[in-house]
Amino acid sequence: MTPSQQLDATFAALADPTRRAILARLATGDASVMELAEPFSMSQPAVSKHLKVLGRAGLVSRGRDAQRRPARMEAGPLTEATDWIERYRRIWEGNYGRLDTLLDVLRSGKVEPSSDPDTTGD
Amino acid sequence: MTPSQQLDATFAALADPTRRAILARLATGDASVMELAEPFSMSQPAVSKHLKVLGRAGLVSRGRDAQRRPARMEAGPLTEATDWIERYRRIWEGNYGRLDTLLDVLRSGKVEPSSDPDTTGD
DNA sequence: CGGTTATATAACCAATGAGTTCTATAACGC
DNA sequence: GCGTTATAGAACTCATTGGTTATATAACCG
Repeated sequence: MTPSQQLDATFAALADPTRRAILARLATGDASVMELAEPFSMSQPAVSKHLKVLGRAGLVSRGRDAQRRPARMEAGPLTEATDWIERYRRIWEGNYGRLDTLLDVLRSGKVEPSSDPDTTGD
Repeated sequence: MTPSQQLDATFAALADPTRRAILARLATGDASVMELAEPFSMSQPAVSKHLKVLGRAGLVSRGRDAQRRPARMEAGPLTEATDWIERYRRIWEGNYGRLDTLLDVLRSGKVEPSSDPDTTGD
């Protein structure tokens, strides 16, 4: 799986509120399918499906305890996800730095501010 | 929009590689639809649709420059997304701490390790 | 063995998503 | 006003998703 596909799977997995709730629960410790299905008013197969999605994203692994197959959270892909986000957030912040220096230039009177260049925010 | 729905929209927006590429491009500065459509071999309406998705997630705003409506990145939702991820990653790390102390207890001979409680990892 | 419990799989359905082409709207340049 | 350029929207297709119920598998319990 390419890094891009890994991010596809991770972000897609996190895009569903049920799956985020499952992860939040698993962050506190392993849990079986039945334990996960109970708090959500949702069928057992639905939870199994969500676990499969999380599994494909590498966010949970499954163990074995008698009939149970407890799910365990795996945080690796989360790190890759925050890395991606933070990377571009930093570049974006860098742009604001440049905008600040532009404003410095304007304030120093080197150019005529013909019109409000951009306070949009829209 | 509830916080959960905001995360839904943000993660869903980030789950598509084209949209991530668009964001990566916008992190370096505003760009028009045509400028964005060129590097991807993709129709103009497709890019407009992606921008709408990113817009609904609050990740881009649109300006006005003659006929152009340049897209600008907005980083706010990204912060909320990393906040969510890091929150549960930390809790998960906390669990490893607890597992370490459990192992300490076992090593100190306070309990009988009846069976390997859980080294799965699967 | 037979019944119960935990999980997975299959088949189905309604809704959504990502792309297309074609068309409408608007702001420009002359 | 007229042609061009930039964008948005409509209508369509096809694949995927999130849920359901019903069924199969498998490990336990007695």
